[in-house]
Amino acid sequence: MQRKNLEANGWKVSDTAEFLNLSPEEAAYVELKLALSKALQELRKSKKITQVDLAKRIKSSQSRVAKMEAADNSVTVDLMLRSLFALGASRKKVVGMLG
Amino acid sequence: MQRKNLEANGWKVSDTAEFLNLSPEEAAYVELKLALSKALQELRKSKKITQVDLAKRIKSSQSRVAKMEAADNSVTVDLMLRSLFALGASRKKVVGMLG
DNA sequence: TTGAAATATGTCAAATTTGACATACATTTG
DNA sequence: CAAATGTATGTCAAATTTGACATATTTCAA
Repeated sequence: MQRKNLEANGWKVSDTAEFLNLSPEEAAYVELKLALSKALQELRKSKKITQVDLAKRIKSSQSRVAKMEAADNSVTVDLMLRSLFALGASRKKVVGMLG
Repeated sequence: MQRKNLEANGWKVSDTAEFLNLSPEEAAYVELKLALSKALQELRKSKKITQVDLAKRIKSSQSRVAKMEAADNSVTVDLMLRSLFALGASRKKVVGMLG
């Protein structure tokens, strides 16, 4: 069940940490990953590029790109960062998107 | 051979990208990793903690911590981020160290 | 609508990363 | 100087992540 659904059903889910009741450090990591996934999707869309196109650029697959943008736990921050850089984002921009 | 040695021998190595002649996106990724490794070592030392101690905190091993701080290519950004958070760094602090 | 393009989700063998260990090297302390 | 403590480096089986694929679902223009 997704957060959206929960909220639609009347739940109030403030943040991911509380939702999954993670330790503070696990929470910080997960939230950073979430920020990266959003940044990735935003940047890709802003460039009018499809998941298939991005996949080709990074020599991966559409499904993996989808998982990155969904912050799936089978995906590493490394791959997300590489993707952002492959989309032409500078270090400053990436840091800014996380800031 | 390390950069230090090269420089001691008279080479001028300006940055990692040039040194390893990486593509811009590979370079950005490697340099981010380098920044993380430095941040990790600095934070650990500032807390007067040994590699062994940090290893225990993150349920890893001294050798892996050493490799993180050396930005070894057998280590992921994920592990480095988890380590920074385990040392009590906030997201803001981590981002700041990268900025 | 309807069909095509884009995205999501599940699975899996192959590739990479992991903690653990041994051991070499470095630094500090007595 | 030792010896003790801390760090570096190499190796490996086990664990995780990977790209690829199939297929389901969503989005959107005709």
